[in-house]
Amino acid sequence: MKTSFENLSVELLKKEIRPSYQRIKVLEYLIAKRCHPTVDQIFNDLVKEVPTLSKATIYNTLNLLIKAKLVRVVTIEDNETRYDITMSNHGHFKCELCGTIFDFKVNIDNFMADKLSEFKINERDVYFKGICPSCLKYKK
Amino acid sequence: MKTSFENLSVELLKKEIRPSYQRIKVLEYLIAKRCHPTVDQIFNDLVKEVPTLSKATIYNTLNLLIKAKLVRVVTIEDNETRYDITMSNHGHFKCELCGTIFDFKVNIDNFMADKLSEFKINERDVYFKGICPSCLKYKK
DNA sequence: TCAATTTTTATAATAATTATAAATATATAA
DNA sequence: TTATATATTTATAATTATTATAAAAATTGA
Ligand SMILES: [Mn+2]
Ligand SMILES: [Mn+2]
Ligand SMILES: [Zn+2]
Ligand SMILES: [Zn+2]
Repeated sequence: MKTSFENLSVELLKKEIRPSYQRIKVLEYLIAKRCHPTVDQIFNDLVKEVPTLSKATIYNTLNLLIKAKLVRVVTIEDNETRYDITMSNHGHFKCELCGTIFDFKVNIDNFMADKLSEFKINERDVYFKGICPSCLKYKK
Repeated sequence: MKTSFENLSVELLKKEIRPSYQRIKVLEYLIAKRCHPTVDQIFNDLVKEVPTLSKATIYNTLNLLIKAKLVRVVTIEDNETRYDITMSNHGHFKCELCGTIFDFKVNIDNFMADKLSEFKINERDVYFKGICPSCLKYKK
């Protein structure tokens, strides 16, 4: 997905979502910062640029983008919901020390369990937790 | 893990957790009902037997059991935290129609991503969503 | 321009979880 | 056993995340 305002507008219109200023701002943010931000992070950063912004708008926009399958939810932790603009299949690793969330490639089709042959699978999430390389180094 | 009161007590004592009546009740519940219950389900069912029970005790007990690695959290949905007594490696499938959560075997080591070779992995969660066989049948 | 519709904002309501302190239960030592 | 200390549970308050509601602002189309 291209970052320009024009392109983002087109993407939204394709999904029959009106490209309001706030919606574009949220999309731009998710594309620029690929750190899987929380609602609070998105809001606190964007409100600097858009002082009238409301947190309800962030929630509304994200829920809209999720329904349109432009954004996915990352529930790697039970106490914080995070959002990800990347919809391609990939796993998430959260470092228990620094909190960073890393993307990693994962061939989910390869480990499709036999038991699930009769299930219709719509969504696949792989969440790992542990210590990231730089935190491992630091600990020594 | 055996279901008897004696055996559960021993399990808790191994982890240096005092086997109080309430803690045993929660453990028994999780073993009997392997449906990945929410705090509310656990509380509402147990309060029938233990009328003085407090919801805070359910939270306290679960957090204790999680820290002791006797129970794991299932965050397959961002709006409801569920709990699972089975600690062996397995994936979870949630049916989007009936809400049932199914366990399935998954060989997580097989699909270990290359990128993660430098990461220390402590926890692995695999969450799938879709439609379960009986709901698929019903839809036709 | 003007009315209809959509979106945003501000605020209230709801729900999940944690914190606090008093009450209860359990363990230990005299 | 009884007294005392410690741990656990309970009731309640506080906090936080999210959704609901309605008014204000922006956008659309005639
Ligand atoms: Mn990601
Ligand atoms: Mn399970
Ligand atoms: Zn780290
Ligand atoms: Zn089903």
